[in-house]
Amino acid sequence: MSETSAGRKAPSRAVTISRPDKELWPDIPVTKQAYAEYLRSVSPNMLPWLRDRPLTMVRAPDGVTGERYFQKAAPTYAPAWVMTTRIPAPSAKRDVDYVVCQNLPTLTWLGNQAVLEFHSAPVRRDRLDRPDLMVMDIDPPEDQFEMAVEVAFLVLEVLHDLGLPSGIKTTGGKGLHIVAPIERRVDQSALRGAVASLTAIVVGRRPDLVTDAFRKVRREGRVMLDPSRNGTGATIVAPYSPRARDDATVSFPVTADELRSISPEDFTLRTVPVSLARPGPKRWSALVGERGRLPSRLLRSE
DNA sequence: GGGCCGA
DNA sequence: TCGGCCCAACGCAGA
DNA sequence: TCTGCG
Ligand SMILES: [Mn+2]
Ligand SMILES: [Mn+2]
Repeated sequence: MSETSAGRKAPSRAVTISRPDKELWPDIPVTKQAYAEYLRSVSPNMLPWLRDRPLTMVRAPDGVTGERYFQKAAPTYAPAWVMTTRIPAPSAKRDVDYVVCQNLPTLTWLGNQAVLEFHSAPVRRDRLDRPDLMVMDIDPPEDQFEMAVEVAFLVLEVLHDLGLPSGIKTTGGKGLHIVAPIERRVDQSALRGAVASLTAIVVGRRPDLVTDAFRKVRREGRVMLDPSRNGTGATIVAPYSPRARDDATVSFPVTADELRSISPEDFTLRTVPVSLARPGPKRWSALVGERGRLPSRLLRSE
């Protein structure tokens, strides 16, 4: 029996997978047991992007063909060793105790809870009003991944000019995320302003291809650069998170060089562990330790 | 998925 | 003891 | 305040 240095009993973090043969992604198929193994295999790469961040979950206890729902509050029956952090939710007039996934036992426990999607906040729990990630969310019109790729190159060019390090990942859907870790120097409204300026620069270069139009009708077949994934209340699907879709796609880090030769469907619960095991790109392992500083030029402009 | 409640 | 019921989100911008 | 959107 393990003990803390204070001599009290440490709680056991053993997780039993209930109904291990139940199929969560029947088309592949992926059982609950196989899902737990997936999570374990990606955990060294995935956990750093979940750690200290309030987590929003998409659960589907009967698998992707069954009912699915968002869940923000930790279940009341969660074990004591699952970390939570309390955040007021003004619109719901209550406080929400978010799960904060700090370690593999928690990740496995969430997998057993049929959490099929992990959406983490671009802020860490000790400074909720100071985002540490800037997110460029690239949303192409229906089934137009190639357009998202073209916009990604434009965004990367602007980020490069600003001296900001960043990583690219598929979302598991048709879009892309470009994430730039930043020093926690500015509050969320200043960050939103910076994202708006950055978006305006990209739209200015290719107004035929990119828009920041919020209403779908106004997008007129263009790619939307969606600034709303920034700030305290925002969430972004985590790298290595699966999607609750029939084809079991995964949000997967890719390099700029790979962009023109890949398809989001290439990266699934089946292929990603194999990909990671092979020598190759670091898949955001190195990005964890990098941080850029938003240039004042971007913060001043409207 | 799992707590809860009534039969 | 067991089957069924019930619950499980929110922030934000624009109109 | 309500709706669209993610
Ligand atoms: Mn998106
Ligand atoms: Mn059920």
